[in-house]
Amino acid sequence: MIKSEKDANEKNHGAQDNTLSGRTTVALREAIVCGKIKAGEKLNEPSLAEQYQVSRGPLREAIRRLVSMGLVQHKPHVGASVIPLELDRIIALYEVREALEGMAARLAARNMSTIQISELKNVLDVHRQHYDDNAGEYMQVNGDFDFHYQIIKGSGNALLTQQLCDELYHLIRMFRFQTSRFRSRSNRALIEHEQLVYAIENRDAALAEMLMRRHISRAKDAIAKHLSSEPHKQEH
Amino acid sequence: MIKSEKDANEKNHGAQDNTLSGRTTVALREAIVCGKIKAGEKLNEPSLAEQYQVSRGPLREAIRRLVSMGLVQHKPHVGASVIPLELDRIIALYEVREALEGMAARLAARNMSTIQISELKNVLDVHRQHYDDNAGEYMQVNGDFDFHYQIIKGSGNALLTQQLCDELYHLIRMFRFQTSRFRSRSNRALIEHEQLVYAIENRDAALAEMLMRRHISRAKDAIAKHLSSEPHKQEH
DNA sequence: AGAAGAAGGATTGTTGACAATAAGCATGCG
DNA sequence: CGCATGCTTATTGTCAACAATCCTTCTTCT
Repeated sequence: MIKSEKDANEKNHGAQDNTLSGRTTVALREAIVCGKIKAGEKLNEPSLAEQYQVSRGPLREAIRRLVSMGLVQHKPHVGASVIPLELDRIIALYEVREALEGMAARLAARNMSTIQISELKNVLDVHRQHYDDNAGEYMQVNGDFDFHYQIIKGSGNALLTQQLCDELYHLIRMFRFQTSRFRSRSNRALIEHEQLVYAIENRDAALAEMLMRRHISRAKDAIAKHLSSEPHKQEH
Repeated sequence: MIKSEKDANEKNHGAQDNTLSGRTTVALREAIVCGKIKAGEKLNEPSLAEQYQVSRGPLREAIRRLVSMGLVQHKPHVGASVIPLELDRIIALYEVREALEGMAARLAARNMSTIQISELKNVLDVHRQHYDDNAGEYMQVNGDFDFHYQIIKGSGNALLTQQLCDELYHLIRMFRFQTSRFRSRSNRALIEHEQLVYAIENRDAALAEMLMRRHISRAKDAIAKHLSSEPHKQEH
């Protein structure tokens, strides 16, 4: 019953596209998220077009979509480049997440149907199961994504869902993917998820928002602490 | 000392572009915001290209940028159309604004410099002055935009600023522009702005966030009340 | 007469070539 | 010897034509 993160994303807006630019967008996006194209690296249109076997037109469109997701920057007459992985940006992202997902939790407590809530509990069960089985980090990350995804979807706010699941989602994935050295918050995160479900079940909107905000704020603090001690890794 | 909303926007990211697609984006955007191209209307590429004296390439890029701003929808092999002005969307927008601008106010209370705060007070003074002089609705709307803009910028969060001032800003303008029948909240809004400045001045982050959220939530309620009583205006 | 299917037209997606701009390099002058 | 200026080159921005897809309408069969 658990969805892979790829399905969860691609299924989002229905059949997004069989078009070339759409497929190129996905390919480029994954390459950037997984670090195959490094942070800060410049995107050369002819070489990328040759690499992905498309013309420059669809490739340019793919780049522009990635710009709108915040994964790449673009300067006129200069070109596009993958955003650098700076601490400031990660902090900023988590602050935005705190605001948006806090609101999502508030709305979810008010609007989620009982069916949706039971599905959410299923996701949590699977998450807990995988934790007990010690089934590795990756599945757990996916479980976390699924959990947050269900709540966001449950908010019933289409704009909020779009902002989080289309725009910021891949930025979050990129940061997690490329800074996946510390991931030992799982135990605490699981408890926080359980409290959150309890609040939503009781239709306690204020509590749900507060718990979600603290949940994300703590993750932010953990990242800030770990990353500020390390020297900046990207030269230039 | 008051900035026009156009300046405030265009100056945002520095010299955004002298490129054709950039200028076309601005032109198309304004046409949509001001309702010259009606909500729900389909965007025909050849005719628009002819109308704006550009080729289909830059025009397509302009449309895609507008998609990323949420002003137009796009379906593969079908085309783009201006988003319809439905009550659901407006409510959703104000909920997202409440979350994001609430966080902006919180961060602004912590991060704004004394110089920025004094500038904010200047904006508020101009706003108050225009209200006393009864200088018309339009200037007042601009004053409101400037006020919120200063706080968002003062948050020091680049992503937050980008999300609000680039993506959602024009959506807000469109809704305001095309539903500008009721605009009598100015008196109360001014008082709320003054309270907000007071909170920021005192570095009271929690209060600043709460005031901003109530400020936006009230505006949402007012709109919901006025619009839900009217019948749906867009046929089909 | 109504519905299903095919042909036509219109619109979008894609391509490769052309033009314009910016960065890098060498050269000349102070 | 250092800095400004002009050229060279690579890269981006733009264009017009081609291909693929979808919507509409007409025909035809039941």
